[in-house]
Amino acid sequence: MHSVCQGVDMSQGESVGNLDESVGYVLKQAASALRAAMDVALRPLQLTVPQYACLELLGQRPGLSNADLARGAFVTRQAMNGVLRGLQDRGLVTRPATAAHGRARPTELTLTGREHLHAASRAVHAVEQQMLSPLCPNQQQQLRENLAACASALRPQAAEAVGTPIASAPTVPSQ
Amino acid sequence: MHSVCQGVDMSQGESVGNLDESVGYVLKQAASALRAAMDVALRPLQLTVPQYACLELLGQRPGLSNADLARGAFVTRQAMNGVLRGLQDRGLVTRPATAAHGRARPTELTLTGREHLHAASRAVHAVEQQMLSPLCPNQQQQLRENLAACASALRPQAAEAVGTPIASAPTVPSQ
DNA sequence: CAGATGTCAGAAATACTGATATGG
DNA sequence: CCCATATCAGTAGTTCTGACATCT
Repeated sequence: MHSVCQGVDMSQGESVGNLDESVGYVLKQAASALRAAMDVALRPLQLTVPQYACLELLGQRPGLSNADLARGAFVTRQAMNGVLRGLQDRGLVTRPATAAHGRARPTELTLTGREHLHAASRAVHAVEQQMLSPLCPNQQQQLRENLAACASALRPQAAEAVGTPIASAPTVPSQ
Repeated sequence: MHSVCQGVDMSQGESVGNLDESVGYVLKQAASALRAAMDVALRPLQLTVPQYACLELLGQRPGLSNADLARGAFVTRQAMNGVLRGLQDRGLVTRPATAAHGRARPTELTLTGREHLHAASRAVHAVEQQMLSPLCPNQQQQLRENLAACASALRPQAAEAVGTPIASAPTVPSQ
């Protein structure tokens, strides 16, 4: 009953637009709902979302380094290191004990890892389809393109727009 | 479908794979970029994102309870409790020492809190505008509507569609 | 030298998991 | 009885921050 949705007509005077009119808020809402849905979808497979992201990245781009995977999965290098250790202990990925030429140790999927990835990918894809179910294919593509444009607009260099001091904000837990 | 699909050109690591074709991935990208941008925009104001979300919610709907604020800000009740304590210590919000009728203690903004909110709101709005800058007003509305539809589609009840076991997934850190 | 990487370590905030008690 | 709320407590996983060494 205490739903966050109510008449919103307090004599508060503030012309404050509803939070639901803020693209940023609905963006957070959707991302949060997706994360929760992925959590429950991956739970039966004994995989966390970062673990799944790691497998998916490796499935599409074998040989990625720890730092690459961390950026791609939106976690820190330290967290990805823990993820990789866990996956390695379960025999889902392999890493050379010593770096070949640099310091990076390219990770790759094992056969078992590929199987897990396949199952997880199906589960996650089902969730994504459920999320997109109210949208027609055309709208889905628009959504994808618009989101990509928004992400790019926030990305790199420009950040001083309003006088906000910058400190290199790489989209993700940097370090 | 949607399998691992190794047909990706991997001549170099920088090339985009199928992940960028996933709406879920670009959604996470955008949300992550927005979060990072909000972090740097709010830092000069000595506010974290959950703190700002709390102020914004209270500005639009005074008297919300701790649980309401937690749901609205996408954090747990415990985390929101800490947020509220911090804001209360800084004199930005007030809470009755004892509950009036139930157990809920409705929180409200102080004058100082309202000032902080306005400044923060401007900063965050600037970030949001930067994010939406590549989109025309029409596209912005489409994006907002599509995101809202996606969030609703993931919400509560329907989840057994594909055989994925569920366990009540309330969009957000529940408890 | 600058830049990216892997690693280590401590501090802080948060989430997760139970448990308890109260109010509607 | 059932449900939501508020609170407490312990555990775990993550982030943040700084630092260091190695390799390109």
